[in-house]
Amino acid sequence: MPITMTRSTQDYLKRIYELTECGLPASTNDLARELDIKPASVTGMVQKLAAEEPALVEYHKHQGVTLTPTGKRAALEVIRHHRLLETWLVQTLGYSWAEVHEEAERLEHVISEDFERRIAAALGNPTRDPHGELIPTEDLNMPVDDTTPLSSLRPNQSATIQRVNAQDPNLLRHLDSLGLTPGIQIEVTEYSSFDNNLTVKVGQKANVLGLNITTKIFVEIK
Amino acid sequence: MPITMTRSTQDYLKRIYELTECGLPASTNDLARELDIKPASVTGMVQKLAAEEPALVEYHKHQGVTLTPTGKRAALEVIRHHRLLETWLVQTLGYSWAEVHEEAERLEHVISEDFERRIAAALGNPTRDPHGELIPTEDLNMPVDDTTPLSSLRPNQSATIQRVNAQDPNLLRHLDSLGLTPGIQIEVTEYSSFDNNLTVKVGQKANVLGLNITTKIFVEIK
DNA sequence: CTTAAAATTTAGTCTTGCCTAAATTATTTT
DNA sequence: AAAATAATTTAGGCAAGACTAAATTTTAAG
Repeated sequence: MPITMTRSTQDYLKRIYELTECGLPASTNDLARELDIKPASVTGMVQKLAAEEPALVEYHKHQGVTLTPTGKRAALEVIRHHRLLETWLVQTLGYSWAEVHEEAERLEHVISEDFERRIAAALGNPTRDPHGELIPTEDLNMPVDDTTPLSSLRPNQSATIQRVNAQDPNLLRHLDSLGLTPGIQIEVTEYSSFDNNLTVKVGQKANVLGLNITTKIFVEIK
Repeated sequence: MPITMTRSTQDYLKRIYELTECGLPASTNDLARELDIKPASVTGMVQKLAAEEPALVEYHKHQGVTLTPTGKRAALEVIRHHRLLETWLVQTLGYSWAEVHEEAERLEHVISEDFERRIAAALGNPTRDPHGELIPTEDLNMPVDDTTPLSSLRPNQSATIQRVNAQDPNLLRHLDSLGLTPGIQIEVTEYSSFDNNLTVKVGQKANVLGLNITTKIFVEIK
């Protein structure tokens, strides 16, 4: 039997990929929350994905779900589509990084491999999308990311922003207005151990950032 | 109740638009053939479209189906998407007019109005797609087409190719190789009343074209 | 005008992928 | 370790949109 690769399947695999990046299986509930689908439905779908031939996920009752090599490849394919599309919408149609996610979310499921190759080539085979997220390679490997969460820096450390792991348009617009975008140099000047706030200097301006922000910004320490 | 605008709905409306351009209702069978769906299924779907509030089509048993103003608007929206996408794939990603149809067929259902506006603007609000087909305006009106089918020309008439009404990649590649593309000047030198073949001069070369081709090429007579 | 053929519709099924409610299993608390 | 809570699964349903087979209507041919 051939593998059925519907929009729904692709969404499940993509979310499972993201949730299992930490090395642990994805729980039904977490997956349900990410997909905005009721947990009962997720159980059913996950069982189906596990029953595919070849299986797309490995699933054990009450123990969460992980991707099989086949499932992982399918997930990376979708993620590659998504990130190339985001890059390309920003570069060629003037989208901002805040607007781009939703559009890519729909396009990622319908573009051909030909289309993928064409935009990759037109963009010069980029390795990161507008948020700094790594783009899986054409042969579907995810490059290793050696960045550090901003939240782990301490006063007197300088770094370059590499990646901002967020899609919420409001947050992204906020970060834009603070100048906190990939490529930018920053320096940590203060740290509060009570609330884990960091004071971060961007150019001339200093901003006090909470954990909610500093755990989503990933940097390369200089 | 809000109108449900699924991929399937959009495909039905688009095909009905095309089939009713001649002024006659679209028959169940013709629609089934165009959509590659069994006639029995088409009947069911058409009944549903007619039952929508507001109705998308007008349907009378055994008498075919036509679009309501609402349905027509929805159809033109999809057609505008399709033709803008084709134009844009050709202009910015180097697709040939033969390759472009299939890709646009999938993308047309998922792009946002924002995306539509952006590519329209980037292309300079084109009025025709790569095949010369007219693009519905932003306010969803179809410009009137005053072209003539090549099949109706006779010897000694000269014309400019405006539009080629075909999607079959093989046919399009063939026409490409003969130089029969929009914008090109031609002259009819011979006509056979037996098989309706026309001999058409393109540049230096003369080609004998059958009805199958000459009814799909539309020209402006000089 | 009657019959044969073609087109269309009806009736009943299936698959996908979601939902709710209820049951079950795990995890925490006390 | 029992009870309470949280997470998960099972069971049963539903809507969309397709299909097949059978019935019906229309059209075309003799």
